[in-house]
Amino acid sequence: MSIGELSRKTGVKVPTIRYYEQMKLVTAPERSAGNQRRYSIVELERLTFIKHARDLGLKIDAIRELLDLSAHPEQPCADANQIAQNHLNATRERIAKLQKLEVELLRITTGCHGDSIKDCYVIQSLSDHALCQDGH
Amino acid sequence: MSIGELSRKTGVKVPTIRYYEQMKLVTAPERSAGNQRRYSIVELERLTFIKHARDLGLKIDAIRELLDLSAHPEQPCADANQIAQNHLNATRERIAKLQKLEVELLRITTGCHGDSIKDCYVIQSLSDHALCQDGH
DNA sequence: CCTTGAAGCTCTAGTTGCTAGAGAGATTAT
DNA sequence: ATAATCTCTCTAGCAACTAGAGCTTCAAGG
Repeated sequence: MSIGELSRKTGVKVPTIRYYEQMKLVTAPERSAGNQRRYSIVELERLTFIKHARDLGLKIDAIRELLDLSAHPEQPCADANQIAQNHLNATRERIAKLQKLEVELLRITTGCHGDSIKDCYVIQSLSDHALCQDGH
Repeated sequence: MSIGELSRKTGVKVPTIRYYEQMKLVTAPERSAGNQRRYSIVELERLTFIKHARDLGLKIDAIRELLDLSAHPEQPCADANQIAQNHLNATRERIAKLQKLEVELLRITTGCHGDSIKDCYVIQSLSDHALCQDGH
């Protein structure tokens, strides 16, 4: 399978696959006589794993850890669980932060009834932190 | 005021202030006899504005637009409102995405009851997209 | 007045996860 | 055989900083 086909099947762009190879997330595959990459089903599965993990927002480092873990199937899976759990916690924090932000942006955008910039609540809110409800 | 004092008062790190100067978010200030930056209250206010906007997650480009707008106080404030509104919409989308992610991570982490990697639900979930509830 | 230690200066390079482009070579279909 | 489409390597760029080297300046105490 060529890199383009692998790309089509996984949804990972061609340059990104080559980048992952550089980053040693995927191992360098066989080459054709003319030096082009040729992939097998093994690499397809590995890249699918990576793609899915990236879609879930996991960092490259975390994915590398998971890949290392999955290479040792007899080890306890607590570590893998921990990585996923950490990511869940981080995700929840991000959500909480963004929701605070949402409230503040809503307040700013609905508060503006001035006609020109000198009365603009958006500008004022950004200039004067004291207008914020919530110390962020 | 030295760059360090400005940094302390705004919460923006010293190298970041210099970076903003390079990016022309703040104008290059006066210098002391020995070539050190000396800031006035004007720059303090402007940097406070920038800090606040950055904390709210606005991109540098958006902030530059807002700064340009605030430099023309007689113009209508609809543009500033639009920038804030766009950011609010983007924020809401991010929240929605993260919440989907949260659901999936929760499913993954609570689903794992195997003892070793070969039964690990985390690894399996990431390998097999078909286990996902929701096409992401 | 002089020293000393903190703070400031410029410049370069690194971070993360890619993406874009140049210019050359390989493969495939007709 | 030839044209069209991949693919190759390499370099550089993005955002928004951060870190470090090696040097100069400032402010305060003795």
